[in-house]
Amino acid sequence: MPSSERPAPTIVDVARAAGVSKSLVSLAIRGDAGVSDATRQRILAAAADLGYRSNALARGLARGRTQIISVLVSDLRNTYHAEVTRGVEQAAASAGLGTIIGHGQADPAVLERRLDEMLELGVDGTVVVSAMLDAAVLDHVAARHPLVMVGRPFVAPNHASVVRNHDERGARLATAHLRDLGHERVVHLASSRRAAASARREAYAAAMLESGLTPETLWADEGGIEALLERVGGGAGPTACFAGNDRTAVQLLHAAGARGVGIPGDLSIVGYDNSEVGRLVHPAITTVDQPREQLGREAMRLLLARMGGEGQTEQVTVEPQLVVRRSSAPPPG
Amino acid sequence: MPSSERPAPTIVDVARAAGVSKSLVSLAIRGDAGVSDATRQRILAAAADLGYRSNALARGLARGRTQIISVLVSDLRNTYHAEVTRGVEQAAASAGLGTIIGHGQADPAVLERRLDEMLELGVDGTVVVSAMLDAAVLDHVAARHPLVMVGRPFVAPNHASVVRNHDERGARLATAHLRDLGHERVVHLASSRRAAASARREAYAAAMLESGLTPETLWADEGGIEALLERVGGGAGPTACFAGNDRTAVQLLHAAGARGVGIPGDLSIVGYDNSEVGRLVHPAITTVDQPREQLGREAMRLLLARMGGEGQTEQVTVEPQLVVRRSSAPPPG
DNA sequence: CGACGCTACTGGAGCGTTCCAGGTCGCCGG
DNA sequence: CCGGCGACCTGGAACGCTCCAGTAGCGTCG
Repeated sequence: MPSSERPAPTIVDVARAAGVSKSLVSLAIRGDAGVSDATRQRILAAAADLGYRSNALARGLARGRTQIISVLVSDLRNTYHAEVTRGVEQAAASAGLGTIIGHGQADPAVLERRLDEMLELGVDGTVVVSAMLDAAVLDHVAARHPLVMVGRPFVAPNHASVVRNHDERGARLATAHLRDLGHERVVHLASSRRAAASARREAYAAAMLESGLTPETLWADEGGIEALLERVGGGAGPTACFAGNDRTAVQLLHAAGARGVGIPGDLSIVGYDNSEVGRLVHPAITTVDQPREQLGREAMRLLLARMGGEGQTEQVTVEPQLVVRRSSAPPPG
Repeated sequence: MPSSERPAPTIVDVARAAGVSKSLVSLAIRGDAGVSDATRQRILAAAADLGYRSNALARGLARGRTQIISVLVSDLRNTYHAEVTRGVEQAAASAGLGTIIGHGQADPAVLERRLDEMLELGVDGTVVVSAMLDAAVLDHVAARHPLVMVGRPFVAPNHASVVRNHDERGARLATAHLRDLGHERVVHLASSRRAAASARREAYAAAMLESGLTPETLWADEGGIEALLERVGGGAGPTACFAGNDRTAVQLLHAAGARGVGIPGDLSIVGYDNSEVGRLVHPAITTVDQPREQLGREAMRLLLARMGGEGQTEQVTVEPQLVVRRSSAPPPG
């Protein structure tokens, strides 16, 4: 039934029905002041009567802007993205802007195609919640289109603003927490070579050295988990582990359970991300929270600045926060 | 820098640069056959040279369709939605359609606004992955716009196709699994009054009766979890629980741990949804999987049928599957 | 009482495409 | 030598809206 119907009514139809010009319909619908109340009522009634719905394509074409921004997300299965998006959307809504989301499905090529589609659709600005997009592409687009990136780019873009979590500070929070509990042999379990993960890794190492302790990094994807658990319990073995993210922390937790290593009795674990799994697991994982919705709101703030034509790009970091749960405790003995 | 620049090039600019008419540029760019190779090369070169990007607003306006479909999602934090969306997107891409996502942020009013925005943008069809939208609104829209709903509506729409999980079958799988293990006192832990949850509840009750067993439903939001655990272990106490979803199952699991009730030693648990938390928790939860991406692909198939102008709407169900993990075992003794 | 300003409204150009009805040109067949 | 036919190309109308330069009507004021 959706096809072969009479076409959707336009302002011209409404104008005819209300006995006014199409210009006045346009003004009335947009709430312009210079329309008398009586006429406005008549027009709105006619519009409602015909089931008129305004055409954003025509509006966008005529006005040169759409009042819509896009959020580009690399992988929706990751709830981090969902929550950042939420922050963006709320801030956008407060500014009277609609939001559409493009999904990269964890594939850079798809994400880039989505970006193109958004640009062709004439969105007024874009928030990219992904480090997956090629830096050159991103910067090239940002040169002519308001764009803000959420996350830590490998190379800082010239034309895009960036908002990111302060990974160094977060890693230091985690490390300091373990040291304050009395741990001296704290190992870092890394699982990614991305920029954010590297920053955490390096900040951990720096914090350890500053405390007079020896940093040591193991890689989860190179058998680091087994190697780590192997050494737990020996006199010189590690008593705590700072994992690069909650996912890895949970893996470690389960491997420890299988091996009979007690958490936090034999080994304390701190993760990163404050993800849901870390909260639901037993014992719940101590972790570092990145305020995701705030990240999104900040991104929107920077985007509005870019959209307003302010020349300068900005780099903003938001503060992480330690969330102490049950997986960390003083070292044994 | 994004503002106050010279306007983006249009086909007219490309036409001038290539020394042809705008019509020919349009044909060349769309890959029409009736353009000589030499000219096509010249046009494409000019377009690339000027950094021409086609304007989807103008194209959509002129053609009357956009080649874009929208997916409306009630809450992105729920990964179920993300995975259904993925299925839709992949099927859409195979059909040469782009996909944009609208996010309801768990608020029906927001979702409805998003739906309006999508319609104004002139998307060619819409998949609604949510039972949150008012049935009347949905049906009214579907009367003039190709629309498919994923999920179980309270009242079946007249103009929209529906694809949903076969909840009855899933609940029967779960119940039969427990009965086959030897459980006779199986309680259902319900946590939602929605249509899908009710279907599971009723199918569980029917299956129990058919096996000559007595169904019993407790409500998680009315202290059902505590009431249930209270009775475990007594001679006539329940030995197994079928929870309406994994989330509730995990809650039960943790409450059991706190009370010293062994899972699955004292109580077997089966959930529903095959969500990530159920997999990561210890012991991992036996659950019923709904094939999410397939749900999305089916939805897109039905949507394409609607977009093609086929008169009839369809109702499709996809088959759930039991995923046996560690939280279910034979009853004690 | 005529100029003026203000409110309420109108008509048409323009936004960047697509689509359609042609137009030109070279070549082929009769 | 001419009509006709492809192949290739063009100009203008149309899509539904916004914006701008007016216009009509009316009260006000010097």
